Amino acid sequence: MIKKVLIAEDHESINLSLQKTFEEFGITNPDYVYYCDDALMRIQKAIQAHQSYDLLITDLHFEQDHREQKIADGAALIAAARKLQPDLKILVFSATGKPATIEGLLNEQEIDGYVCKGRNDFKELIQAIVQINQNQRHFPGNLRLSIHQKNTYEFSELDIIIISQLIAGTKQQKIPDYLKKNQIRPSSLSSVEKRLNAIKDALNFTTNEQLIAHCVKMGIV
Amino acid sequence: MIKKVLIAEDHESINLSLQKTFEEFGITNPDYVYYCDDALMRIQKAIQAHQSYDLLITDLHFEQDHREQKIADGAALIAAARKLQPDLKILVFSATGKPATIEGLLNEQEIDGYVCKGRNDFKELIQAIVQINQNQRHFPGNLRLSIHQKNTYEFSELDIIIISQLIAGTKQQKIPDYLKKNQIRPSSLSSVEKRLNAIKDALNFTTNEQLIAHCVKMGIV
DNA sequence: ATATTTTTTACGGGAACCCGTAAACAGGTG
DNA sequence: CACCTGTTTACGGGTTCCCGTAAAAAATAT
Repeated sequence: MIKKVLIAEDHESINLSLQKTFEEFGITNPDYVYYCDDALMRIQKAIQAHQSYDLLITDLHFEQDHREQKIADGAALIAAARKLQPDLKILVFSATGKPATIEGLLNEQEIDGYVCKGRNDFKELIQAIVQINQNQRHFPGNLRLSIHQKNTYEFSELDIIIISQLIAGTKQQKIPDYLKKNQIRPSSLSSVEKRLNAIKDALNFTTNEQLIAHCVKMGIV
Repeated sequence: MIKKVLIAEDHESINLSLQKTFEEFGITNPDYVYYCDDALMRIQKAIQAHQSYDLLITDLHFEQDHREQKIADGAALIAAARKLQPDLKILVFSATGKPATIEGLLNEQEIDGYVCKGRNDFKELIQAIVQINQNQRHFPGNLRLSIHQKNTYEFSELDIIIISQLIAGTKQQKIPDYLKKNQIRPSSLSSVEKRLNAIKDALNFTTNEQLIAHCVKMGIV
């Protein structure tokens, strides 16, 4: 039975909304934090006091501000929390509906649920909590569909660096220099070309211009 | 004095949050909708009933679902609302902090405020409403910076066609063919090159990739 | 109609990019 | 160690792009 809940969400408006609704429901007595570091500290303290949390509800993306954080985003928080308390139930409540991200969390961290922020997010959130309470897992139905949907490509760290360099105006030939200077491997021109070709191929593009437009439009960079 | 408020926001969690907080404050008696079309209809009916709204709070991005909508996003809603009721105060509450988008709304639609969804969004939202109530406008501080750096280049019809073609994936060499087919002049390859060089020169760019990124980011295409 | 200016086009050499191939370099496995 | 496998590099020829120059065409003026 879920009794003790912790909510990590940086958007004040959403956080307040969760607070009010939970209090209204009166089901649990949840705690709310705006930073990942605070969330982890709470989890740790709760364990020490032998009053560990039953459920963590967290966003994935956290805006960074003046307060320096050791844990930058929800994924890192989840990993850290799992380490401290393996039996903690985790429900992700996020807007970034990238299927690859969700699947990664599902498989690697074995999260118990995912709810996408959107039109009916609140009803779904409640439903998810009910399901998790019954030791079930909750995921959006479109997950399977969207996994197979075309024009989806999971950009690697390197991909984003290369594309960012292109956007910054560095010529393709000079990118190896940049990579070597920053100790990034692979760093050869052939590798850069290979990477760009692979991406373009995966997305059915033929020119760099198309790729750049897509990435900017999709907010990948 | 702001008395009658309409809120258009598709995220249920945020919408609920706004509802609860406004009711708590007891300042106004706001209406809430989840779709742009509903928002416009409410505005129209309110005018007909001689009880027009004083303030519209709206998101920019609306997720599309089964319900087919004539108005797809916040920008279109704002334009339509302004047409119906020019004196309506408009406050944008959105997460897409693209300076170009905000500036466009500011200049063309003369919106009265913009609040970015984030860590302290709710306090800022309240502050914005107070300011608008005093016939002031409210914008985030970082906007000023981005206004000053505005790269002034007037894109011609031809420029936009060329850039659009690049984004569509047509090679630079094939663009003359396209231009001739559509009876656009000048149509030679040299002219296309000249145009692109002139633009890049004016904006201090060196590569096509930079230019494409800029145009997409600024919403020119 | 002729000259002048501006714009458009044509062309060519050099730089950058695309693409396939082959060699060098890892990381496992018997 | 030799072997296989997969990845990263190095290289070369063919294409596309960049850039300057000069001819051709169009617009304007004399």
